[in-house]
Amino acid sequence: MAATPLRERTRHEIQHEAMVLFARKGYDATSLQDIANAVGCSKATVLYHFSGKPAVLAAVLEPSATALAALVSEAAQLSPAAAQLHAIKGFADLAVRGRGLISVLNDVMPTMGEMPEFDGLIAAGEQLTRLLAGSEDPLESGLAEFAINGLLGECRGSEQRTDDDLRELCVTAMRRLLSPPA
Amino acid sequence: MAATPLRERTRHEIQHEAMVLFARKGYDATSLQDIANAVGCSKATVLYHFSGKPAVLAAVLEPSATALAALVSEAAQLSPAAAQLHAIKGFADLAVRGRGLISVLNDVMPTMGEMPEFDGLIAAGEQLTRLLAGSEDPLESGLAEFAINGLLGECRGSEQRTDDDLRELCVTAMRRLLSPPA
DNA sequence: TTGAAAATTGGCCGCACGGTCAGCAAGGTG
DNA sequence: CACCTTGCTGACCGTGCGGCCAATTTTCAA
Repeated sequence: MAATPLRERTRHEIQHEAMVLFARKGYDATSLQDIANAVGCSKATVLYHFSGKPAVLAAVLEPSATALAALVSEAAQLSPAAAQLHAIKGFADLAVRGRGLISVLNDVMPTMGEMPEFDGLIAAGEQLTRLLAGSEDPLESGLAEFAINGLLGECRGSEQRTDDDLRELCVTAMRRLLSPPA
Repeated sequence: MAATPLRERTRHEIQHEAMVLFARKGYDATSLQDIANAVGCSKATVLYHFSGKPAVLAAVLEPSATALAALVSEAAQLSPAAAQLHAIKGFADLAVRGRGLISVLNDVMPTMGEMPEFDGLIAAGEQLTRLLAGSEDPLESGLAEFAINGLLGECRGSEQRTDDDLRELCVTAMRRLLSPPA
């Protein structure tokens, strides 16, 4: 092999170990030294490949952010009712698959507004809320936020549930919570 | 006046300012120096009145923990259906009234298991889940967890909603989510 | 008034963090 | 061979944290 340049190989290794650690302990509680130890390199090497700790986070979150953006972009081309259904299923699936990272979101949420790397993620989240609510009614919007929060919390908390069980639970809950659009 | 001993007066002042700061910035992001500045005393004074930062947190959380324990204790004497209703209304009210502190819970959640001061709070939370679920069915338990997570997240996030609106939203959401016990 | 107890404080400690930098080893290229 | 680029590292820096302590001020009852 060795088809992968050494450069990219190490970078991905750091990214992967950072993902595991962020998922297990959260963003704040994971130090650059922790990541370096997991990879088996020095802290300086981590900072050679990434401009700083937030850049590592951005790299870890990027696939999920892209997937979420794709999801809302797909749903935007459907009728309101179909869009809501697509959003429910797609978001539940996305959250369950990347469930370890959800505690990270929670850590970072308060300071996210000041990090421009995450503007896209925030915007996608707001659009998801609108798709789930199906209208501008404050009650429906509130229920949509409630659903998102419940789903994120549930994915964060339950480590022992299987992916399939968790996905089914989330879809059931969101179905109960959200009114079908007119 | 001066009926209050100086001792208790300062202690409560620290507790109050800590509550405000924890609510605004979270537990981790609030330093003992921040609290001291808000009170107008030195950091050493804070540590004279409390044995450490976790003790300040415990004092701040204590009223809510007591109220939650009282709530589940009341509900335990009711029929399953009435208990569920009581738990929904009481918990929504409790969460809305102390909503600022909910972000604190979130900060502390990962390390809560290691702090024995919060064993009672955790136990009360588990009993609340059981009351809301109304049965031992995994799906119902999951929905109850979902409801609690959604409620906590919603109270954390929406700063601009009025207390009454938020309470109504939470009750509506939990009603939709939870099946009435047989 | 006075002296013990309570309350408060500035200064210090050790620690862990994110981040910087000069330099080392390796490997391809003229 | 010399030379330069690439990947990497140990040592170091400044900062802010929680916590501790000796010394000082304040309180208040005898």
